[in-house]
Amino acid sequence: MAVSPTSSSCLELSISMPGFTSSPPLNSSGGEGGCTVKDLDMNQVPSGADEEWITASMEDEEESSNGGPPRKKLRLTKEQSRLLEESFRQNHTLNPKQKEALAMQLKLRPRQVEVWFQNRRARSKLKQTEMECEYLKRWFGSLTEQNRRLQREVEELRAMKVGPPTVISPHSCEPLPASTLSMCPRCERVTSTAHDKGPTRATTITTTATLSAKGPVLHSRQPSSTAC
DNA sequence: TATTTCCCGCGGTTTACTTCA
DNA sequence: AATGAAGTAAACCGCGGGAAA
Repeated sequence: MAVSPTSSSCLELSISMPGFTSSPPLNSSGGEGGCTVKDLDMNQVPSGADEEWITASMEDEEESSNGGPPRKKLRLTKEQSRLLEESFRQNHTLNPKQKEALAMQLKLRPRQVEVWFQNRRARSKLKQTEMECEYLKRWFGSLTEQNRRLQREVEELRAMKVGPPTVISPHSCEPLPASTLSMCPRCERVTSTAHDKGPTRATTITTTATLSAKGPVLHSRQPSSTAC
């Protein structure tokens, strides 16, 4: 079975600004084109000297990584997230040169870019796994339903059984047991052929279950005289 | 060819922070 | 307004695989 869900997962990154939820916006241009509270970010320094602030935060992080004060968590700006997402769409992994360039462009350390890509891949994989899980659940549900229906059909066919032969093969025109259900090797249809009280009127019941990219699709029971 | 070293990705986990009831 | 639970994402850790020496 080939499960190939669409992998166009685009996870949204939330940008938040701790400590500013109840304070007035730092940037007073809160209207259109301006910066809402949600647009603001920890990386943004109130005074506007954000490069220095980021540099300082990097130093803090490096210090915290070797036993210093507890690490502070960097929050990426919207623009940083956008660029990272963009490059992730192009490539899910980065070579050292790309990583360096992207880090430079984003004013982040290469390690941060690397970590972001790792986490992004993990999120992507998680989402895909969830989709596959959903897909399999639906498939299981429809198979169960199909199974139930086929069981009913078997019962019906058995009930119709008057005396042998009651079922005629559409291919060989040979008599078959009423309970015979077979899978057509060509079109992969589950078919059962019932003889409707008498050798001249044969009703062929065809039930098919196929899988599409969107999920399992069940074709409903349809009488047909030309199965396969 | 076998061993060692280095690098990288991954799975799992921790932690800082946000959101919501 | 305060608070705790749940959720999210950045960062870390340890391990294994592949490539180069």
